[in-house]
Amino acid sequence: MSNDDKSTDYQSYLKETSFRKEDFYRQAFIEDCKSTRIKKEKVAIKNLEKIFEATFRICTRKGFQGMTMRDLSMESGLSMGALYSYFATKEELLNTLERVGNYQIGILLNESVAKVKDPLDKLRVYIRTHLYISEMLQPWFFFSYMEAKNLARREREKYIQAELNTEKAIVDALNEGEKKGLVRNRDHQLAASVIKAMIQDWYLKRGKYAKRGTTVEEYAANIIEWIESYYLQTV
Amino acid sequence: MSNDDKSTDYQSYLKETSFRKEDFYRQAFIEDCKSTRIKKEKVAIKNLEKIFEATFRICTRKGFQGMTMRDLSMESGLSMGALYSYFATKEELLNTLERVGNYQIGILLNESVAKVKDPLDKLRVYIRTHLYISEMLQPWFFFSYMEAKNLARREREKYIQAELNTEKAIVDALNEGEKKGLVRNRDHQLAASVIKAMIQDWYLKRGKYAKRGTTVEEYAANIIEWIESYYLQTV
DNA sequence: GTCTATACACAGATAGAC
DNA sequence: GTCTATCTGTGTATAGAC
Repeated sequence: MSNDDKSTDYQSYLKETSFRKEDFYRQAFIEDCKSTRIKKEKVAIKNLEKIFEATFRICTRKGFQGMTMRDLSMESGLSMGALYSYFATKEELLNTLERVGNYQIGILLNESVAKVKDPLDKLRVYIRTHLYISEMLQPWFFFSYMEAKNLARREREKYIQAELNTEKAIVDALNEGEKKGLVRNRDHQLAASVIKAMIQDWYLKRGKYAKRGTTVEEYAANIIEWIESYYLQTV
Repeated sequence: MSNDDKSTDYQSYLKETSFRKEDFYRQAFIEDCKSTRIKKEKVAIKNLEKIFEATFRICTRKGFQGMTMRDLSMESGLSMGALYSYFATKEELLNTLERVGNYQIGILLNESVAKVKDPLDKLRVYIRTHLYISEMLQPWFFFSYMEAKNLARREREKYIQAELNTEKAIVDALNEGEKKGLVRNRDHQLAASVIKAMIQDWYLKRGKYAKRGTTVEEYAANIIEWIESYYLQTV
């Protein structure tokens, strides 16, 4: 068992990451608003923030299909007309949210493990980073998971692909670890599914963990303990 | 590590359990249709089956809010009028589905562990049974999880309570096991959350596991292996 | 760029014949 | 008990003033 448990805490991660929430809205502006009448990036970012935050608040309670554009207008403080100058249809709002989120998160995950060499450390860093990112963007993660089935075919496939990429990253680290004799021979594919489920539970049941006072660092350490018990135990 | 791994497989469980799918529809009839014009139980059960199965099929794709009563009419083969003679409102259909499911599953879970004494065996049986029940009623489990947020306050609280009961059953078994010196001292509450997440992943990602050819017995054995690694390892 | 007012389709729900 | 036809409210989306 390694002693790297003094590794980055959540606050440090927030300071170190290049990501700013603004990037999220800027990306949405670039992808979606170029063809609309909205031209000023600054204005767009301010309003996209209002729209996205309102969408998350409403959909947490009643889901995307249950949210009406009137709801969104009220909650965001923008008129119906203004909303439709940012998104051609309600469905496009959904697609943009999923697409931009997946894009941003893909960047963040890749940059996190790039420099780590040891496969076991790589796995630890990957899990911790994944949890930190999901903590930072919890509303998006929850929304994305719950609404994935409502996406159009093409976007839904991208979502599933992103899920599988996460699993693959874990499987690869485990395979490499086994080859180097660092971990036991197990069904890595199945293990990766289980590990992914543990990670997802953090953002799917955020309220429960908050109520109990569990911190994201504790949760990360706990998952890693599970994995070490499962993989480092002598036979 | 115990040697009870020759325990009940899924097919045996199906044969042994007292539960029949008909019970589900009968319960719904008793609770919901007494005040309607529908009087013949046999007719009611036949149609409630059509309605429930159609609801699951549609909602897996687009969620309850995205399902229209016309969709449901088409898919179930009943007319709009007929549907409304079984349920006063669309919302009542949702509430009935959740309520009846929770009720039936509560019965099944309780009867499964009643006779087991050893706390570790109790935990193993509980997990295996939970997975078998969720396999038997997968569409319901998926639906229930995804639509819980759309429930009215009262029903939603019951759902959350049922979730917590599952966790409590696991925590109790672990506490008892620790008292008897059978398992390590760990954060049992947090462990129970993680174990629950593993169980839920089975019915939330049913398609993925089917594609990979993972059986429910394999999945159960795997979860139990994780738990034994985490709890039985010598310090 | 943002608003108000409005078009128009479609949703949930019911009446009443059979 | 089940159907078809229909009512009425609400949802998405747009037009056009400012």
